[in-house]
Amino acid sequence: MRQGTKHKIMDSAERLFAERGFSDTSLRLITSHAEVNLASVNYHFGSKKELIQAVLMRYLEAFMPQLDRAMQAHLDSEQAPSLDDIFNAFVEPLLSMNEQRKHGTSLFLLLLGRGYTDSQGHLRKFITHHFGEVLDRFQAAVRRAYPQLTEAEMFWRLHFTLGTVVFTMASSAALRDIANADFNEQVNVETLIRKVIPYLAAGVGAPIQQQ
Amino acid sequence: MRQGTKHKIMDSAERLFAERGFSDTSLRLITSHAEVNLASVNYHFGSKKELIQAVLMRYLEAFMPQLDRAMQAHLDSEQAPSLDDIFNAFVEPLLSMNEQRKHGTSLFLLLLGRGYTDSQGHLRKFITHHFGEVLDRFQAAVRRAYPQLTEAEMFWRLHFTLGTVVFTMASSAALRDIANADFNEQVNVETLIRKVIPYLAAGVGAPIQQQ
DNA sequence: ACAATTTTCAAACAACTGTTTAAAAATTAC
DNA sequence: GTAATTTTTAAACAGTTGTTTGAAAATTGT
Repeated sequence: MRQGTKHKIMDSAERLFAERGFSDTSLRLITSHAEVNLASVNYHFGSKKELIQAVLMRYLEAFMPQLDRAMQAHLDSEQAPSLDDIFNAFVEPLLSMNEQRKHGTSLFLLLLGRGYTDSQGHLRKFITHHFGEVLDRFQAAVRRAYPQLTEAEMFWRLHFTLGTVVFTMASSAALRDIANADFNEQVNVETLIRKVIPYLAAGVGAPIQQQ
Repeated sequence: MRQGTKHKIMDSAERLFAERGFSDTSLRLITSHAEVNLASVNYHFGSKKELIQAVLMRYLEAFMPQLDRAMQAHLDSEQAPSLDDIFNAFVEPLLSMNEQRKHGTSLFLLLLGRGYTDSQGHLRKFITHHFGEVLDRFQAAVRRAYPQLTEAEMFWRLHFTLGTVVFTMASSAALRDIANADFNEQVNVETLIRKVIPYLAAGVGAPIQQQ
């Protein structure tokens, strides 16, 4: 076999999950795209749910260590980082997803978005359980850049940020078409990521309101 | 009957759609919650798709005119509005959804989020088709507050904004539980909306990058 | 080469989906 | 009060879903 059945399933699944969401993607659709037998999903992964986790895990295991190294660097540096620095540290790990798989960056962010909106809160627990220390380090880096921000306020602003990224990517294909048609602007994933970073940094860095 | 079948269906449907998404909410689930016969959905609405549109439309028809008036005021005012002014203009129309229905604000934003992520781009067309002029006026108000922002850049930043709001609301129940547990912070929809506005205004108002 | 193991395959499973039907019931109009 | 209309109901429809089965095929170890 040119490529293992297991990998063929995951490759087809991730593309279809990203396009149509988890519950709108049937195993029959996945297996026909992958040109494998229907039963092989249950044989190799056990269930559809475990296939979804496997697809997400493959990306997270590649992404998280890279992000962690970047956050460590910002924690260890002499000078406190700016929020722009911190969010820019996401760019390289995200773009590196394109190396291991074509359109990897989009697919990864798309899947993240799907995971957060399709199943209510499951993904959050999944990620914090497996990569809690990485997220802690990210949070610590943000605290170093903006110490006046209270813990609670940071919690909310970082979730706003997650929402911005996840939603933008979930609808990025459609939005890019519109941008192309209306402004004759060719936008690829990288330029989109670079567009969103100043927005995020400014949002997280917004002055603190008293209420 | 105390309440018409049509309304009972819509009330149950909107709650379930918001909780579980459109395709994970079956007509049998809706009709059993509403305590009406299964076939009444097709009798009153024609199809599931038309039920979804009806549920969304009920909110949009109440929300959009209010938003439009607020935007008109910002366009007609002597002084150019700030971005904070503009985004604060959303607060009252959003909160007024709570008057016409319990948890109306959350449900409305939840449904908006579902509509954008579940079906790819359908909702966008639906809204721009029915409420295009309102969105145009919103865009004009933003332009008045930040004239240096190019048309294309504004397009992206407003979609970042939509993403922030929509995603935050989609996971707001879970997040509010966490905030309550971790920071002993009681967050209702109104305080959450007031928290997100400085973030959005700062994001949209971020300095322009040259690339 | 043969035996043991792993993987593939077509078929069937039971449960669920949105929708349609035609008769019963309730409501409205006169 | 009775006829016409609207609404509700239970049942069935045809199609899809994830999963399981047991035999066939392919691969591996010796």
